[in-house]
Amino acid sequence: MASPARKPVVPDYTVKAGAHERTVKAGTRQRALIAALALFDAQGVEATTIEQVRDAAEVSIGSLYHHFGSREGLVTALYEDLLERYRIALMAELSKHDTPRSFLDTFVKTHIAWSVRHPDAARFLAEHRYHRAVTMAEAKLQRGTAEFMRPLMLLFRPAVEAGILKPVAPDVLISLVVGPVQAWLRSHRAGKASLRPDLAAKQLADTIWDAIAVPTTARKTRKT
Amino acid sequence: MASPARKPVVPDYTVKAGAHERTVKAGTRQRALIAALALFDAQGVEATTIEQVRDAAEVSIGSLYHHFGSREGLVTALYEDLLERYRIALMAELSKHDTPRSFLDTFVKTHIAWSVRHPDAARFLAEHRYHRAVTMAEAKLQRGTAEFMRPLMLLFRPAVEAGILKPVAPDVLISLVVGPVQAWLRSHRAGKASLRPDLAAKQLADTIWDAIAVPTTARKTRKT
DNA sequence: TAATTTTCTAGAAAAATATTCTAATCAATC
DNA sequence: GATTGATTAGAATATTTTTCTAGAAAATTA
Repeated sequence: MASPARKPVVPDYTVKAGAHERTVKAGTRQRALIAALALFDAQGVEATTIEQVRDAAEVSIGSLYHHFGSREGLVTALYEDLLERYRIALMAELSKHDTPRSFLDTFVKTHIAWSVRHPDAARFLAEHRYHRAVTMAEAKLQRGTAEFMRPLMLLFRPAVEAGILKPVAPDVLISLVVGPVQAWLRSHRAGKASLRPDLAAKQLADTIWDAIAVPTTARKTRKT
Repeated sequence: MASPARKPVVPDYTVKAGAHERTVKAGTRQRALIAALALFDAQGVEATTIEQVRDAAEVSIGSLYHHFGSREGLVTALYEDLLERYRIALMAELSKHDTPRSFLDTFVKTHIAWSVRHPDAARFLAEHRYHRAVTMAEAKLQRGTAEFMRPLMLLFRPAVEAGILKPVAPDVLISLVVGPVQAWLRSHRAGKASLRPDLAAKQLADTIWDAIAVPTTARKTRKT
């Protein structure tokens, strides 16, 4: 029934260069995902039918069901595909930094920049972060937010012990970092943001730092 | 087609007192909404059919369509109904406070407490905050997050001018307040929260305050 | 209260949509 | 170049949503 092995590793994405629109022919699965994202972004997930995906992707119904098992399977597959792209983009940047502060700056900046550059993907991911099927799939895969947060926690925990970050619960710490960024992006998507993304990223990173860091004036050395 | 006037004002909700389960008979519309919420919470929105709602609510298909116009109409109506309840509960608490700090504390505490007390409603609202139909309905009604944030901004703007709060963009300010709370609730729903809700509320309010407030050590009087 | 109008309820019929199934094609391996 | 497994195709089937017509209840008017 469900697709058996098929690694979630993302194959070569179709990129069109500027005006030439040189859409490299991709495999059935990839074509379906691309078409689905476009449709979902334009009219919402609930409103798009399998037939619309078939027409847009020029793929038969049979192939669609062969690859994704069901309508919901398509949605979940797209979510995982996009999440993986996002994760790779984020990790590539994060790996360059190793202090809590630069880590935070980079996280906020990269997250926002990526979301602005890929509005359709970012919107889809945001809309579906809360979805049942996705949540369950994440739970099974041990992925999702938790996965992204692991390196963050790895870096933050020692900082907490060193007295650089406040001794708040890990989930509170993560919420303070991730929450504002997601909330701002939502307002940005809704057209209610007053700031350019890069400026907002700056303000967010600065203020979030004040939320999580022990003020330098009050900082004492601990343990030794 | 669509329901014409029918005020979104919420009629008397069915409450069952303790073990006696005295479910007061409510109107068709209300029965449908209650049944829908239970089904949505148990199996997700996409997975529940109109027929299931009909059976659970003991209401005919015709009535369902008469009241809500469509399947999506039911979802939207439920969203608006629950949002209104939440809004009323929140405003009742917020109206008692008039300094930025106590306002923040109350907002965080009330939001979390209400979400914990009404897990099904809170989860539904969270899942659908990002939904297309709901977003559009909100835009039309000028409601949603913006509505809640108005009193908050009304209080915060002067505080920014007085130098008590940092001079950050309004949307950033709101994101800093709302984002962490929503993010924490999500982790709580997923069973990943390590803290009791009331303690988390305390930590969140304290840290969010540090994010948005000008530190007392650096506070200068402005404008006279 | 009786007549009249409007709103609401009912469920069968129709339309739209998702899923299954069987056969045909393609690609790789022996 | 046969055999095997994976993929594609789309007609047939099953499920689900929506419409439609008629009757019941409630509200309104006389």
